[in-house]
Amino acid sequence: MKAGPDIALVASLVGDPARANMLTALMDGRALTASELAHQAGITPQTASSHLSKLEAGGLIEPEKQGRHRYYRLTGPDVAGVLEGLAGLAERAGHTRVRTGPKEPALRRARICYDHLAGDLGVQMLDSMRKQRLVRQTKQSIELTGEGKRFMAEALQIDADRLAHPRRPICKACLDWSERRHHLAGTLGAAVMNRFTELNWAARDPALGSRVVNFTRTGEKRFAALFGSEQPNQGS
Amino acid sequence: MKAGPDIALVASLVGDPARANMLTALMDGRALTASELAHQAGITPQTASSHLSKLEAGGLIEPEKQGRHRYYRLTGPDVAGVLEGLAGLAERAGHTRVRTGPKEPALRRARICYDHLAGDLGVQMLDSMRKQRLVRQTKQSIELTGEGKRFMAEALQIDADRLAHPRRPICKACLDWSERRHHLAGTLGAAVMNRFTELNWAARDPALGSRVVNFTRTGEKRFAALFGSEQPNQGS
DNA sequence: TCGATGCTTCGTCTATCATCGAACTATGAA
DNA sequence: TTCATAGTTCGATGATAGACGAAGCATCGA
Repeated sequence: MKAGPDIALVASLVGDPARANMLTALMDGRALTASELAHQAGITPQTASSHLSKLEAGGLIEPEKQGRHRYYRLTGPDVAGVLEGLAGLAERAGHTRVRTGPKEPALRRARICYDHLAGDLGVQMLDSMRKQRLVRQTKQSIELTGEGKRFMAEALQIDADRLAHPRRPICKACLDWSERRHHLAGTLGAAVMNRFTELNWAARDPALGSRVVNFTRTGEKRFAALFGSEQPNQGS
Repeated sequence: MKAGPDIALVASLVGDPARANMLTALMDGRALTASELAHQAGITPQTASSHLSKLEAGGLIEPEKQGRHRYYRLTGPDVAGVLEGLAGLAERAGHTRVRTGPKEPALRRARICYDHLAGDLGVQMLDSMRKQRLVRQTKQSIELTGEGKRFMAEALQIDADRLAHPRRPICKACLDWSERRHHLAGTLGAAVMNRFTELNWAARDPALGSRVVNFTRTGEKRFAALFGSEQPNQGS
């Protein structure tokens, strides 16, 4: 028996198609939930759970619990580097899995996360709110500033004081699926999304199971006026 | 449902222990025969043949027929790089294939890398040789200096000029998995190791298949005198 | 408290694949 | 030629592990 790093063990982890799908889905550094990864790999949650615990035991991914979700991310850039290298070898040998990609750019742009806005626009909104000093972010939590309350009342007719909830924070930073950054969650996030719908600025996609949020033309304008990135901001 | 290179296919090739053994045996860039690889992997020639054709189809190794032998080598340094990366991940996660604990530190300290010295002492030796200006390292290759030749002749009774080999360089830097640095390979590396054995300074562990190299007490002293890191080196 | 949802554990089934014995081909040596 | 060695192909076998249904646990919201 040989000794040394067990590269076969690590390689066999990547060697399963389902796990490889999950890993490539994580390659951009974002964190995805177990369900999302299961869907990406085209397998049931049970199977995904088994794979994920193996990957975790193998030190390739690490979990971050958030609510009842379990977000997984690669344990480091070196993992992505190895995956990149493997992709290079496969590419060179001509082993490509050509496939159709019904990518949903719309999903990346705006979607429902539970009951609040996520995606590019969701992240952009929280960014803008921070820039405008409407929220103050401490280590883990976010809170609305006095100016933020005024803003919500005037611009969106939302009374932040009435959003108090015994078991749910008003403001919460929620990890974003497509942007790997945070967007606004909590009762305020839900209220804002709800208001967008009431004002006819946006609507959930009618397709079954779709999480896409479609903004109307006027809705997009109003949104941009309040949280637009036109103003000097938007870093990386 | 993804498009792109099929990394699972390549990874699964490496994911088999027998194949991983073969690949690591090839990691220094030399070409080995099918039988040698079978022996390295601890499997029969039939099984090895099957593995080798898979690795070849996967573009990881390439054959070179010579007489009735079939030499296999890695298709490029990028393959070795990926293997090295995998070893790094395994190492970081603590996945070493060592079941018998006691041998593990010995293996890291000194082991056979085909026919030359690897491990801590191997790296230390090449380091010291560089410090003493016995070798000159260019981009990828290493060559013995005039002083290096004298040193080899006087200290170890090795005539470097007689080490020329049609298919193997005299000096070669071999990447060390446990140290992540290089040790001395090539015919000189083999000759030095051979001399160590002849002088009774060191001996390969008698255990079957073990790559551990055990130094004798006097051998350790002589080695330290020649390549020790304690000694005040000239220069730098 | 209750139900809904995300995820895990358990148990079973099934397909894949590594393995080796035996037989075959190819090269080299006597 | 004949023998020996290197390597491959074929077929049978056995163990692994990936897959999912069902049930269990945990968290959230009402």
